[in-house]
Amino acid sequence: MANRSAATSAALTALADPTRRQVFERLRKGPRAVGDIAEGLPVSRPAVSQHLGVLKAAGLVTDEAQGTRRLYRIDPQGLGPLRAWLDQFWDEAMTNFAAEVERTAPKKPRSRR
Amino acid sequence: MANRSAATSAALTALADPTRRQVFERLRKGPRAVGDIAEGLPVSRPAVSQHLGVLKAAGLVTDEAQGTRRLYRIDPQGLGPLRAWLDQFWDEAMTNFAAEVERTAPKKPRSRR
DNA sequence: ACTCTGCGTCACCCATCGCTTACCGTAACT
DNA sequence: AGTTACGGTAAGCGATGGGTGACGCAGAGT
Repeated sequence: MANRSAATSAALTALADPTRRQVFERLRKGPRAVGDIAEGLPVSRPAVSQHLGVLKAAGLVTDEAQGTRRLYRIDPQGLGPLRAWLDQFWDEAMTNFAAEVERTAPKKPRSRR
Repeated sequence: MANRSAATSAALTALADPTRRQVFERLRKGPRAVGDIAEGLPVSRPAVSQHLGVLKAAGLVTDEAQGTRRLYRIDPQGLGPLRAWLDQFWDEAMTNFAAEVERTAPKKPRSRR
């Protein structure tokens, strides 16, 4: 992953797919194997494997070989760039919005709603 | 937008597309008209219009008719659900990760790094 | 050595999506 | 009234991407 915006883009596209988000959310409580994750999902195991590949490429999960099984776990740092991008966006949008409200409706400097 | 998860899903899919993110980022500094946004982008104006429609459906932007022009601005609350989802995820993943590190390597109770 | 289990990978199919070119409606100006 | 500027919408096309089933490989147990 070269720069931060690339990581953000990868994370967004990875989390955009619904089934991929389901796969990702199944790792919240801890590491799980591929077959474990696929069980109960409406898609086949190869599909889950591919989704995990995308998540791994996006830096959102890491894998660890454990015998014939393969444990996937969430990489806590993976969401970092996305969070940073979102926060920056949030702040800038908020301040600009407040500034513009102040500009277009300068009647009451301290209007509560 | 019915529930919070639907809003999160819509926001994610909306922001996943690169050109749509470009459109979105062009609104950071304030409201702009459609033609304004399209100028300089590698896509045509109708494409931008469609992207704005998706962003609007996702609750990320609002529009306001201004004569023959139409001003689009970022809805500051639009990113709320996505932020909430991300933060919740971040926290849970962090705690679980720390707990598991503690469990798999219980040698040093207070390992830095 | 044989077998079984667990995953990754390949090839292919089908649906979705982003983009373009037309077209149409509306608001402002002369 | 006509004209111009601006933008939403429809139709169609090409590309992308998620899904499946088939195959192959490595590890563990017998």
